[in-house]
Amino acid sequence: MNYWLLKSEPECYSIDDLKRDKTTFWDGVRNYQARNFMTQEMKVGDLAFFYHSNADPSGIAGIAKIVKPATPDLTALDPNEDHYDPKATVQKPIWYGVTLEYVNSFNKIVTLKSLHSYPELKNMIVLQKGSRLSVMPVTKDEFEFVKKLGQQR
DNA sequence: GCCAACGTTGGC
DNA sequence: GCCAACGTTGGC
Repeated sequence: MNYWLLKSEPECYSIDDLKRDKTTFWDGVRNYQARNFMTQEMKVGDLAFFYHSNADPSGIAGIAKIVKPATPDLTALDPNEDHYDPKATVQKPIWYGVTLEYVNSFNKIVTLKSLHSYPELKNMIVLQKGSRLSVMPVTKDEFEFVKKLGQQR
């Protein structure tokens, strides 16, 4: 079982949107490294932090579960979509996404600032300078540590 | 809105 | 294959 962190701008799609929808197709990833994590390493049943980026405050908002492996992201084929990629075709979709299911929302957002305050988390990829990946692995220890923070009242 | 960091593109 | 130019991300 692997653990992940998925970024989303809450103005675009927030943990509350996922809670409402129950499940969602994680479309719009247009970075090869992020895609490769989804297509090569994500497994059904893996858990992921749902991270709000460009938010006030930015931080981890809750947990989702991978319920379907990566399938072609057809939004790349649609010129009307924000993440349209003219190089993508039905035969070679290039971009893929997994399907997520809502698990829970943290009692309080675990902010980026607070994550930086724990030496236990200093190796988290999301905390590294210049880290822009939208899909990244999290270790089991990091996952359990942050999960506890998120469940505190 | 600024801007540092990073990924991608394309001319050569 | 190099690398400058450009576009995007995302914290602040």
